[in-house]
Amino acid sequence: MSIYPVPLQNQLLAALPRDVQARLLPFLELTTLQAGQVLYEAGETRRHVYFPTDSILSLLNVIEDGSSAEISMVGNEGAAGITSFMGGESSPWQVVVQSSGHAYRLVGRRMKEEFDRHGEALVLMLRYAQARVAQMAQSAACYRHHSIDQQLCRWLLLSLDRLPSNHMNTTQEFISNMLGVRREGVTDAAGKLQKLGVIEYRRGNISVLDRPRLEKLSCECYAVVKKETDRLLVAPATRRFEMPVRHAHFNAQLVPA
Amino acid sequence: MSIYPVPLQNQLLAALPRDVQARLLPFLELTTLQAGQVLYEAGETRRHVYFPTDSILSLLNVIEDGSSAEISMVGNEGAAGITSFMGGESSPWQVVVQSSGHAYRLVGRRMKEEFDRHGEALVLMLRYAQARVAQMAQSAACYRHHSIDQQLCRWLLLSLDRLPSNHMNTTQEFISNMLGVRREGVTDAAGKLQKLGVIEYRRGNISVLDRPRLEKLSCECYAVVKKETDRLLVAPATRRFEMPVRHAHFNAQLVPA
DNA sequence: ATGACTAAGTGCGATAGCAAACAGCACGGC
DNA sequence: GCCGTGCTGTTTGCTATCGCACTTAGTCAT
Repeated sequence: MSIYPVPLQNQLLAALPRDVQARLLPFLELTTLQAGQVLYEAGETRRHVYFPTDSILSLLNVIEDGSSAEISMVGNEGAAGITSFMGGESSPWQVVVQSSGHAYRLVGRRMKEEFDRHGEALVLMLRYAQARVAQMAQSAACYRHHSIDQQLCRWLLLSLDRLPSNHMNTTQEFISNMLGVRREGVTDAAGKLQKLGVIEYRRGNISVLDRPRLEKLSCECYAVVKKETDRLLVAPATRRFEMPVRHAHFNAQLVPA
Repeated sequence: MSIYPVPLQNQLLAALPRDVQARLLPFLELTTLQAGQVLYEAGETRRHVYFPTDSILSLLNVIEDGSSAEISMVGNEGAAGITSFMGGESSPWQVVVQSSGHAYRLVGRRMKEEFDRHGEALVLMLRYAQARVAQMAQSAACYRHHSIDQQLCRWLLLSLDRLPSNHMNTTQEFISNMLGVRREGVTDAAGKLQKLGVIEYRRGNISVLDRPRLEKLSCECYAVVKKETDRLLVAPATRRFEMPVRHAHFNAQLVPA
């Protein structure tokens, strides 16, 4: 759709009506994000909303002893920092970059002005917020009841949905932090998947070879969340609008996060 | 405050401005809830909002094999069924009555009308929604990293905060369903607490004898969620309004849920 | 080429929680 | 008083995961 290679569309921005887009686009900044980068610490005031295009963000709950657990994943289907305009100003979790790439950034205040017009933007963001909550709720049950093997599959599928290819740049160590388990546990699980020919990995490079098989091996949690997200966001968007990508690029400034 | 013994106030209703209360009160129905009763199944359309007074509700994620995990607890500080007016119409979790008592019930449409006025009700409900999300996010990390012993303490504290006394009517079996563990695990943990003199229980009746000790034995999750909830709801409510309880009673009809 | 570093594989004892079964005990209805 | 039902205590394996230590193997900079 765009002749520019780097920034893919963000679906949330794309789903906004044209007039809303017109108001927001002049203030969108294109930012480059590096994997591992921390966008927000837990409790820190969210000053910006990040709309990933080809990057992926993770929301992490970090507990006192330093261990963590991913509670939601945000790619080009969503946004991070929505408390900057939904009230609350901060959230008790950390936001880190899981996969390098780009995101459009918007000062929370601008989005709040739009939110306070009580139009499509409010409705859309509320629905997105609920999709994310569904993901958190499912994560909780998943952490309680499912095996590392199943959870690794779920995590790979979630990532895959947010990436342009079947390849990702991620170490087992990183995944272990996301799932809140030991690195060895991920090594085990990944080894099994590789023996089955479902994935192939090598020093921080994972390729998914057999996605249907991955879906079968995953716990239900992936499908449950996907179904709910589609119900909330995809189905209502038959009336979706196109985002004028070219203009975004003319207006966007490239800034570090 | 009220001369009526049964229905305590719901803090969310109480925090609404007088004019909002005036509009809503004629439509509030007082309902009686029995422990174990299922208010909503996962995915079922939420037709009403429930504002507990002296009852407690649990939001449960039920997975395919039938096991479950509590993702949030709702007492007189909050409400269940908020998707009935925040968009989405349903949520992928079950709502069950954890502790018998009463709740004010309101047809979702009425609340949506209020929500769509974009006044205090919207701001308040958004902040409440975030407090609940914080609880879910913390539950996820808790399920991953903390022991049954710690989680039992957390759960008892959450319940205690929503009850008028230090006594609760709950079997270990029920708690095991909430925490998503086997009953025997709860028996173990509860036995330890009883030996320490922190609680006393007997056939479905639990009394908390030493709350400070319970807080020390609990994982951090209780305190983290409490702090965030207070930040979002208690602190901003210096400007809180009183709810005219008498009128509520005059107007409320007693209906089964 | 060499050495430093990071990613991944492996082995092993410890343990938390699971699965299934059974025994005892209390309350409430008869 | 008797008995059924529901709640709790306990036992015996069993498994997944942990925690730690150590090895192997790519990758990169010099």
